[in-house]
Amino acid sequence: MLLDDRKRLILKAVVDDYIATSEPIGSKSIVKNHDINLSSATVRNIMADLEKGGYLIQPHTSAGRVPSDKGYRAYVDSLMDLPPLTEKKKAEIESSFDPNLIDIQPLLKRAVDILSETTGYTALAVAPYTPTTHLTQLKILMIEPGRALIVVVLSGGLVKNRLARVPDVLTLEQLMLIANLVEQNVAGTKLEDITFVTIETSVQGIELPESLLNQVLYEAYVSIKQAENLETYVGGITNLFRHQDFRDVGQTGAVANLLSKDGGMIIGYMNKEEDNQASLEAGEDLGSDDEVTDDVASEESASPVPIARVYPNYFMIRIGQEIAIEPLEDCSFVTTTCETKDRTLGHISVVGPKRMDYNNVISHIGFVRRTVHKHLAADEE
Amino acid sequence: MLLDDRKRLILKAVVDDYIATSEPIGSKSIVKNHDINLSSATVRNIMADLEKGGYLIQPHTSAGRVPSDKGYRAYVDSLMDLPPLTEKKKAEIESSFDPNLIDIQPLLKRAVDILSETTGYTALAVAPYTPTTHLTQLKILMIEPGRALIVVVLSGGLVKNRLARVPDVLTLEQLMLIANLVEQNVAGTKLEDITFVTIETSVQGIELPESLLNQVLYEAYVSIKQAENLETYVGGITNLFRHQDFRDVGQTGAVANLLSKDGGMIIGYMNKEEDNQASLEAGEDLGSDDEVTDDVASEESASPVPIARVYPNYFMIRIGQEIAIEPLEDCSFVTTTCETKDRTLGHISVVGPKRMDYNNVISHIGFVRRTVHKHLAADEE
DNA sequence: TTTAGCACTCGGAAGATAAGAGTGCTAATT
DNA sequence: AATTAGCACTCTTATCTTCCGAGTGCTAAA
Repeated sequence: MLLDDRKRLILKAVVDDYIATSEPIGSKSIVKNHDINLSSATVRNIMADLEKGGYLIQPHTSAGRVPSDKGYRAYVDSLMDLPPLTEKKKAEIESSFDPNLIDIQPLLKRAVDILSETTGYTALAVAPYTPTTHLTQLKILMIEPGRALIVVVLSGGLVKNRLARVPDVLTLEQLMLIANLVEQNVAGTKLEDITFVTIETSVQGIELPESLLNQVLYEAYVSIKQAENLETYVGGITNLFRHQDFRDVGQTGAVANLLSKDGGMIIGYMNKEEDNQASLEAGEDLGSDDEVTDDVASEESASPVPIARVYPNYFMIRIGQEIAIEPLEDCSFVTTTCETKDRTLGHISVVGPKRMDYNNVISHIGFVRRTVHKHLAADEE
Repeated sequence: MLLDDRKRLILKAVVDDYIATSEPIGSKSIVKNHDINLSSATVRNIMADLEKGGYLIQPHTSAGRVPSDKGYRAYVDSLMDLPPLTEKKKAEIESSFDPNLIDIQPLLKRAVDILSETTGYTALAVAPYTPTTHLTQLKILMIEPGRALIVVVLSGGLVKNRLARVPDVLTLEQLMLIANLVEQNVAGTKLEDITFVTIETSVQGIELPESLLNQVLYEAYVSIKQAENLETYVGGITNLFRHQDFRDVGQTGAVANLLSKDGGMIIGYMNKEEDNQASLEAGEDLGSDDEVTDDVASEESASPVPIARVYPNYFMIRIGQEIAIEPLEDCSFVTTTCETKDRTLGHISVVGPKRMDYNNVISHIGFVRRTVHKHLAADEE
């Protein structure tokens, strides 16, 4: 079923109003609030059609209508307004990033805090572990006798460090020597291919008692292995509880736990899937222009209701069932990807109820992405 | 008003039952559930007395009673059972700490996760910034040309690091030279006394263009200043919403925000105040025996209801109004301090409704404290 | 094709009623 | 003098009814 202009108009009105009020929308309230040149009876007919088409759902016979997942899909794909962020808002976001910040991890952390605060939803970010990630550096610093900081630098500039116990008798020079040898041997090796044996063989011939040496090597090994664990950042998790859609505290608590614990994995997984499906729901890639919102908003002036909107492929929206994780079927994800030319650095998502303010979320997340990119690339200008 | 044995018994029963059921407790239900050799009428009289004494509150005329802050205070100070954790539980907690973990920061992070999970409340931790904190080391590692990791080591072994932009043309050797000079000059200086000028004067006479040098020095300065920001860890914030006492989602959201944002500060503040007041509510220090629970539990066998319990001074309980922060007046804090002989390393708190299961919380937090200490001190054994 | 009109549906708010748990007081009991 | 049984009274909460109104689908007229 293709939607003609009138149906699109009505569908847009329903979704807009439902997002605003969270009450089922009836035909009368639509003609009242949208100065549409039709009678409520006509609107009623159109709405009945939209329901047959699967875009709307009637919670019970004598109630108004509510968008279905398909309805939301159509809305985000082609119906909604997408006004750019005001300059004031942009400045606000920009100014809440410390200009000295260039590390992807704190940047993502900041991003989720800002997004959750400005959108009022929950934000997640994760620096994805890619199978090609390899080690580039392994350094040791002595903090105090017996304690050393082991620094693992991964391809892509990801830095992880860990405080470890080392034998008291070893000097910084000895530790650095060991680290150097190990680094020379394993640098360039994919993380998952590094074993304790790999590390052990790096230091053959060194003049140290085996037990001491092994202690250090083991700590190095643990540090490297631990670098595989990608950190997930969550912001505004309690915002989940603010929305009427999540009245059931128990259910919402389950969602909160799921997101806190596995949020990173979920986003990572969704994005991997996305690669396979090649932007299934978004159609063709638009090219990599950096400004979603301004871009797409311009299309809108052509027609009262835009015909089709194509998001750049670093952008993804998943609605309800599309997420394919049962406890999240009342949620939507808006996800974007931070990347350099050849490497994915992180995914940022905003999670909210299906009736979230997509509008606002998309503009914000798009701009936050831009800002993060600016920080990452500042020295390349 | 001094409480005789019978009053104490009844008060204990009321608090126990109220904690268990969260319903106001009536005289009948007490005689039913506690095989007390009294009639409900007698109990009623006693309860009326307790109410006059300010230990109990009647929500409305024809309802049972609920403990007041004073009632809870008496309960935690002398009435409640304090059975030690089962060995199984202990083992469980111990095993959920990575044995290789020796860094206070990840340890605190782990601690709040475990505590929030096992108690079902919210946990907070903070590594307190003490005015005597000084810098002991400043190191630089080159991550890639133009990017360096600046490591700041503070007294007490706290390690902070930060990725910074540095001029591409500088070599690792040059950077390390700068760091060494700065370190030599500012090591031992209290953090708050370090200024940019202090740093600048450290490197006089070095053979480098001023603009390059200043860039590096500035980044070092920022890194040092940033080390002052003590990180706060929060676990199980959504548990707040699970308790009937926090029905009002708006109110609870406000509490959640407050804790997430300022939780560390609040705990830090409470503990500072505590020092001044010298354990006001807990009386004299018991000495620093490490096991609260077993310790205090043993007293109990003497009398059906213990007379007075004294917590060691690394232990603090704040109930309702005692917290003196308005939005938190329906909460209680149970806080403990991790410390070495001469230094406070962190505070850990569990926050819940006033009718939290103090029992369980105290045993858990006490044991978690012990476990953290064990990890911190493992090499001193 | 659109719209006015109408009978019908159903959820939710408002009010009424009943049940139950609790209280305080008094008088009897120990 | 302390304890307890008994009783009248209070007040919340759950349940049931009633009723309003927004919304619907259908039919017939414009």
